Amino acid sequence: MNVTELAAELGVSPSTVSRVLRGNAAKYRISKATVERVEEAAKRHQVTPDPIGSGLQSGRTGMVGLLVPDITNPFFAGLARSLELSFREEGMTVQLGDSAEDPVTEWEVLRQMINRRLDGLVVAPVGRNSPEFVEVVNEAKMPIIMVDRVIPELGFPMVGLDNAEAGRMAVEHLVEMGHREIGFLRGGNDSFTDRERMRGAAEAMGDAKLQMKTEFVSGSGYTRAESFDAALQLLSRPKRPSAIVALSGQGTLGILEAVNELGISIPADLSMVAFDEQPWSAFVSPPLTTISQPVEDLGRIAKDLMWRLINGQPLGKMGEFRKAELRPRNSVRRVDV
Amino acid sequence: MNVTELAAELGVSPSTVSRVLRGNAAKYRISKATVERVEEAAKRHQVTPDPIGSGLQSGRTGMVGLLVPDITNPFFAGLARSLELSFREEGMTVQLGDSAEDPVTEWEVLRQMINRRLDGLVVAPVGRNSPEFVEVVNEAKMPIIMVDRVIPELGFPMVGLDNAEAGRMAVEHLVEMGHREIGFLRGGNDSFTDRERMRGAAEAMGDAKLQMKTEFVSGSGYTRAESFDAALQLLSRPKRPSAIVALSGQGTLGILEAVNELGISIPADLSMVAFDEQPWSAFVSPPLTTISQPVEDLGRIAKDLMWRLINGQPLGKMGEFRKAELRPRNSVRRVDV
DNA sequence: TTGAAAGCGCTAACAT
DNA sequence: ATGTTAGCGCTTTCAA
Repeated sequence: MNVTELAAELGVSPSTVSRVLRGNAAKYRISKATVERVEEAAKRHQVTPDPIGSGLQSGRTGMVGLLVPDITNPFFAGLARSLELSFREEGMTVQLGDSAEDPVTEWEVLRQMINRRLDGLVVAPVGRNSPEFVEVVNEAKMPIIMVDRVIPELGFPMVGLDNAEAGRMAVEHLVEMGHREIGFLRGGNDSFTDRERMRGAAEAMGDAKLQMKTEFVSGSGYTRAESFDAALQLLSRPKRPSAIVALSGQGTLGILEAVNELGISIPADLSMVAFDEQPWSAFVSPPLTTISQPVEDLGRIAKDLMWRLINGQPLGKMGEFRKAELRPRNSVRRVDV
Repeated sequence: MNVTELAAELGVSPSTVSRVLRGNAAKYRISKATVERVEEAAKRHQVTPDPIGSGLQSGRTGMVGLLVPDITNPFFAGLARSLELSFREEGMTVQLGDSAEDPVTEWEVLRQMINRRLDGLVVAPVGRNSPEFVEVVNEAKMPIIMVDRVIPELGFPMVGLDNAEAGRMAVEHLVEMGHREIGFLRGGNDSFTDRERMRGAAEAMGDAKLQMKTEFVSGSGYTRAESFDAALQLLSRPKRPSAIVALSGQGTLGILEAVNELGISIPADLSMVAFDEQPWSAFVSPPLTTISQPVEDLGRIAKDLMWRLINGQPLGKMGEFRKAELRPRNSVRRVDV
């Protein structure tokens, strides 16, 4: 049964039913008696306004798109969970898109989402700022916000980590523990996020009067395969750093795999700080010192921003960048200076 | 620009444009010239039929719902990725719902999905067959299939693992390695999936003339906290099994955590077979012997089933259960018999 | 081979 | 306080 049929049964107009069911009864001064009758009947017949019809009329679909580069990465899965819950509390629904770290897929998924007339798009891009990406997002008539792998040049509202600070944190911890030869396994090195982490790291190196050696920096992509190759390359040089920072979640896995392959022992031969706390971080050998992101907060903040955008409310700031947290465990060995 | 506007620009009727864009040109014998004109203009203006308008007319939304108990679990994330990709290839879109292992949330999400008039629902339930759950899914007018935590009594088409076989596999491996005192950490023990794994395990125990001791069986929920408590309880008894099977992904984490806490060493003090291969399985200490699920296949199969259901094609079988695969690594120690 | 017309279900502007 | 009307964008008879 739909709104029109319910109206017929009650002998009122569909508009009246719509107004009651939409919670606009007060605004239209619908009589208490009518409101009650409608509500009772709606509940009895389980009638809610059809979102399709409603969407056609109102231009609102009640859905937002969430595009992530890799739902298989626990960080993005956590983000998805937090967003889905937050939007559900507002009666909205989340469409999932996974670009598998592939820019071309990313454009396609974005196009599809734009065609669907979603109310807004929360996008964690692959991170590369290509002309095609710009073209696609500029086509969108709906609000867009960027999370995690933000691309600031595009001018969209952003939610993410204070990545420079996080990179700095990792290095400062290693320096405190006596390390002077520090290597870095980057994620996608054309992403702003990765560059910021490196920038913060470089600053901290400078502050400690340490130099960042190019032969100790490797990695150019966010995938597992790329990370593994880069780690292998970096760690199989004759001269290795005494510590390494994995700047991405897959990078962490890549290092662990390479270390396995090369027979390097952590932390005896190599210390390590790993980006992204994960459920298993404490159980690898040895328990990993990690940089943890407040992923639930990020989801909630993203939802708040999007909510405002959709409802035409002022945004205040154009972005919010939260602090990371260092979780010291046993993958960093104290070293004599 | 929409279909109507495009039609106006070309001086043809919206019907004609619709027929061409829907691929029904041949069926309606639209002239080649017209087809070309329409296609060219549609491409130039990037016009595709609005799914909302189209949905209202056709009753198809082009969206399926995916409900998982925990998107944060790599198995379900993998399933989501596989499904999203498979459906996208058909031009369909996936709505994500996460029940966080909570039955009440599950009903709510299902209700919301049903109201949205999605074309179909792929549901990985929490696993408990409650009257409320039955009521909710029976309300649904759209096709439903169950994946992973299937509930066979409900009669929906199913996709999952051959869980009994998988349970048997785990035990047989341990028996081969000389273990006779085998413990089990169950997931939600009211789920069919968990019961099947236990059934297969029990059969294999019987075949080996071993008895399954109730004090070596623990666990009654799929969450991390429940798993940890159960593992702690099982492993802190004065007399421990020589090997344990973790029947769920969170169970694996629970055991690792408990083992950490209790200072038990794997595999010296305790051997372990873990359900669900995960990206990090090879990197914990020691590398874990796992039971791996063909998660991509499961996604593809689920999509195929759903596709048939949506298009009214015959199903053949009502369910498909794939074989698991044992990945032997170092968490099982050979023991003298 | 194409067009006109009706209607999917809803809501907002405009009555009253 | 409520009803009438029109129209969101599309597809599908029915008609030509």
